[in-house]
Amino acid sequence: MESRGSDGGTGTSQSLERGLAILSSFHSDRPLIGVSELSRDLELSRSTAHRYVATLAKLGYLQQDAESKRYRLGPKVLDLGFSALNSMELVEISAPHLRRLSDETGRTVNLAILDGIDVVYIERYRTAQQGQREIDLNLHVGARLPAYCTAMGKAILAFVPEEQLAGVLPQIDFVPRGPNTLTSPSAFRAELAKIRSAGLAVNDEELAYGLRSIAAPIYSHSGEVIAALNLAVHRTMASMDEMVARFGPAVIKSAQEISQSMGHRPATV
Amino acid sequence: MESRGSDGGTGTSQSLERGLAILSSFHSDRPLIGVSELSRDLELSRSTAHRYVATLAKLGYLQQDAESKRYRLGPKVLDLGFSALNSMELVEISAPHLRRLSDETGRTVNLAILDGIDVVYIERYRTAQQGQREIDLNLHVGARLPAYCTAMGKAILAFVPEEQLAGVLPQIDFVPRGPNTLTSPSAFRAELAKIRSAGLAVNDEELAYGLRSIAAPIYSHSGEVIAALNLAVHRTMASMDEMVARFGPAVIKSAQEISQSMGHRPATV
DNA sequence: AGACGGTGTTCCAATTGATGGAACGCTGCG
DNA sequence: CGCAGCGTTCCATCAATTGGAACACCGTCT
Repeated sequence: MESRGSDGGTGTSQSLERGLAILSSFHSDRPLIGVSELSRDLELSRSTAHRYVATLAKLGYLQQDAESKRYRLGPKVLDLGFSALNSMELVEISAPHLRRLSDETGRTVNLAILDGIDVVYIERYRTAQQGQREIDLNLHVGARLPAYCTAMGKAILAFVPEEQLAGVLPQIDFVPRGPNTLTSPSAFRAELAKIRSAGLAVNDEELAYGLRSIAAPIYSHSGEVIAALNLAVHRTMASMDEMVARFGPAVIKSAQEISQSMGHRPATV
Repeated sequence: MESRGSDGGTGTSQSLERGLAILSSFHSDRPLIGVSELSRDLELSRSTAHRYVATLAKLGYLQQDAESKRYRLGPKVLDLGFSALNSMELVEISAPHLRRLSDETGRTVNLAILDGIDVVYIERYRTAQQGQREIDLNLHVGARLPAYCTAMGKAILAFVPEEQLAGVLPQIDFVPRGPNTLTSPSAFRAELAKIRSAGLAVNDEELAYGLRSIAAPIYSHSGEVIAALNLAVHRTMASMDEMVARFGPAVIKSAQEISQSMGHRPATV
């Protein structure tokens, strides 16, 4: 193969990279995969693929299905995910605030961080209110959504340093996903400016039909945006203006309280 | 080092194993680890440890902390965990049943699978009832507990094939964890027999003081036990007998309904 | 039946990718 | 200032990975 440093970073482990590629091949819509299948997908020999799979299985990250002989993810991978969640002091600190906001408003509230061009949900309080339509896009903790068409994503990107934003923007593929999705970088930048002056981001059916939400940024002790908090409703429940008026102040207040609990000094900014 | 097959299985990848060992080193109580620290823990050279860490960071499984230069788990590891959860049809199928049971009884209910000698929580419906004491042992989805001192663990082990049980039992370390923990293999086997005839497992402060729960097994389409469902309360809420009387039938019924939804034929057994 | 194409798995010599000592730049401490 | 620790990079050495071949097994198609 290549001599050394075939891709970008020098000094990385090919074996580890390949093994993790195998793990990542398993999705909810593709839960069972065989060795040969993996070897084709990742362009490895069957024996090599098998060695990785055997290693992963030995360590509990994969399990072999008795009948089909194929493999699935093992319970061990859950450990990793929840170690990550539990490591985030943000989750612990924000939990009571989220809960209170959800109780007071009777709406579903979420907390998400930015990872590249996606937002990743890290906390969620649902209220199965009567008459509240279920617009669940499979939005559990751990779910990913493109940042550009979510209120939380925009709330974070609006307050990110210009240099970081410049790195992220070109990667975004502005695909229409809802009736009002922003589909150009320029429109998106204008939107971010609006959010900066309002201190609140809105999502008016930009991700999916019927889905509205508002979100506010959360800051770390060092003053960087690290997350966002949102409150979501179905379009039949409120117009965008009503939402901002009714829930905007509470969302901003909760976000600020969490920021303060993280050690953020609002005066400094 | 060793020539080949240093531990147990021949044909496994040392690099992948070491890389995953690094990932597993990160816990909630040890979220930030440096390269040198890892190299000492895992007995690797600093350069080797660094190569693995660099690989994991490049792929998003680790992130470097800007100030301390040390590393933490990245959001990417969440993907794995939730792929695993979403792959389990059991989770989807049981969700409505769990929710209903929780609503009807006003108690917290859980679903867990067996992994070695542990149970792993894969679903949970809490009810923050008034007056309900918080005995949270950090019991979220993904949490692990030793099977021998939980109702769900015992409910599963009671219906596992004898050969599998014989493999698992010797690994169990019967440490007292609550007032009534079973502390000998013989007492444990007797308990399993009781559970088999009752169809219901109880945990009467065997895991922790004040914690009571009852659990029933869930079967797959092929008739194997694959999980258990429990309902937990604090000791001040009900005696063990009251719990069994009040909630036992509902727990058993819900477990049976889930089994049936999984394709289990009760008549066959 | 029989041949076939598919699977997961094992083995082994060839060699490629991992290894770790040495060295660099940095930070914080005494 | 020196020192000790850190994360990082480099490179010749060498061991761990590699992949072809072969095995056993399973359905399917002829």
